Amino acid sequence: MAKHTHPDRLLLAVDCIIIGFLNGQLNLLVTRRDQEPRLGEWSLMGGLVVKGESIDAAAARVTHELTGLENVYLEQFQAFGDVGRTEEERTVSLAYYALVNQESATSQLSEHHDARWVSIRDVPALVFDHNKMVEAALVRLRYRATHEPVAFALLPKKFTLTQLQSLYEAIFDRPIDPGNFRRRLRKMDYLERQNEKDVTTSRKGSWYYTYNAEVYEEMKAAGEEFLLKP
Amino acid sequence: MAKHTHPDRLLLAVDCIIIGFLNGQLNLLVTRRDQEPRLGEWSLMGGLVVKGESIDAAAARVTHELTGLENVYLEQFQAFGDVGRTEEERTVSLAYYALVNQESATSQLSEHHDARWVSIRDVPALVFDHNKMVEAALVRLRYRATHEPVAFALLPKKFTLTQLQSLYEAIFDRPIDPGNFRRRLRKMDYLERQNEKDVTTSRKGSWYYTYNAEVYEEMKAAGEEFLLKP
DNA sequence: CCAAAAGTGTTTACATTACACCCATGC
DNA sequence: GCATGGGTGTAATGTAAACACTTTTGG
Repeated sequence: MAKHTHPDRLLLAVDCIIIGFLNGQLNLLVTRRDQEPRLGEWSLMGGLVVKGESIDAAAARVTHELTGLENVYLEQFQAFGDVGRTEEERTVSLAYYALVNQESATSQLSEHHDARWVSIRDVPALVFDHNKMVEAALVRLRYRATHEPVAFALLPKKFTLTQLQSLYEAIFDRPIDPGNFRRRLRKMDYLERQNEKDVTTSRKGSWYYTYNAEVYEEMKAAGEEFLLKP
Repeated sequence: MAKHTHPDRLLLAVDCIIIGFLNGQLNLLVTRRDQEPRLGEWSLMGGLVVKGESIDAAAARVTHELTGLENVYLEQFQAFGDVGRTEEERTVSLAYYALVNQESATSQLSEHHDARWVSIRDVPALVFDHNKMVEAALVRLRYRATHEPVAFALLPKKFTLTQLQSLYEAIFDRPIDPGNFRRRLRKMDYLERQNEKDVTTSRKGSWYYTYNAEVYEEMKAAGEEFLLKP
């Protein structure tokens, strides 16, 4: 691949679609651009891939810079490389989406950036092709959430099945039958019921559950599939 | 994204997993590298993204250079950007897979490259992380083929349902029941039976079909889903 | 008429849907 | 005791898998 005479070099960036979940809705973390062009406009959090840094590491760094969080769920889903996309310097951008626990992320929001959570259903105009990136991220998230248990990254460690249902309803943007939803969950041994109830939302209280990734890995290794259709 | 002081620049390439189908099996088009490092070793066809060229255009150009074909089905599916992946210069590569009609492609194979079709079940050791790319391409192809009618890109314009079944068996690497397969196809109005039979494979002869993309787009617009589970 | 591939039909098992119903408890 | 969200059960419908069956025609 490497031409040894005058190779064409360009800028390579990552942009992160950072997604949280609060009060029954999915939210997107956006910032104001801190440089030209488009200084001050709403934008995804991004950054250049620097020397000696893998692209996944760049995405983790960018997410960390804004949220303060480590070990965030990140998936690279598309490269955006149309010619005039960033207006000035030719930049190709690798888009990643991140699933974070919104409470933790909010409490650690870096004050160096002017950041804000917006509803995923009401994303403002973003710079460049960032709105397209958000759309593509949601498509990929919906696919991933049906085939793998990634949604738990958006919830606190302990959560109720009602919260989980509400999350899936937000991801797929449609109501889900509680009976059918729960029946499917009942088969998932990696959901572990705690001896503790959330009593803030109802008289009866609802059991807290935790997600056990090890158990899931075992089931996966045994060939069993995760599937939660919308 | 653009730092105006000393931005980090690196090489950006595309690598194409060019897939064909012949005699009941999927095949991969590989070439011998024509430059250092790893001169002469088996490799995917790749090339640098050049100035003023979109990444999709780069993939189309690279595919065209080797196969002579235009308007090839191409899907970008993953960026590979680990630090030492290309050994010398830091290169990030965008992987695309291409679905081509193997007969047409073979007849137009560029003589400037030392190219060869190999069975997808028996891919030789390729340079760098190219074997990983092939694996990832197959995963994506399998997903795409169940949800969208892309498989037709691998077949001639006219094909029999037996050929189509054989193609799906190759993609999913498992036998398919002819009865059930045909029943599902019967509902797909974008498969149009021609007044012509292929009489080379059986006494009875089997009808030729064509794929009508316009009809599919209409059905898609009407909210109907394509789904061909493996 | 028979072999061999093309193509059809039918039964069965299973999963999904829709919805009615019961449970627990603070007020 | 009743309103409220939590949680369960079940009959009906739809789909997919397995496989037996019919069709066609060159030799």
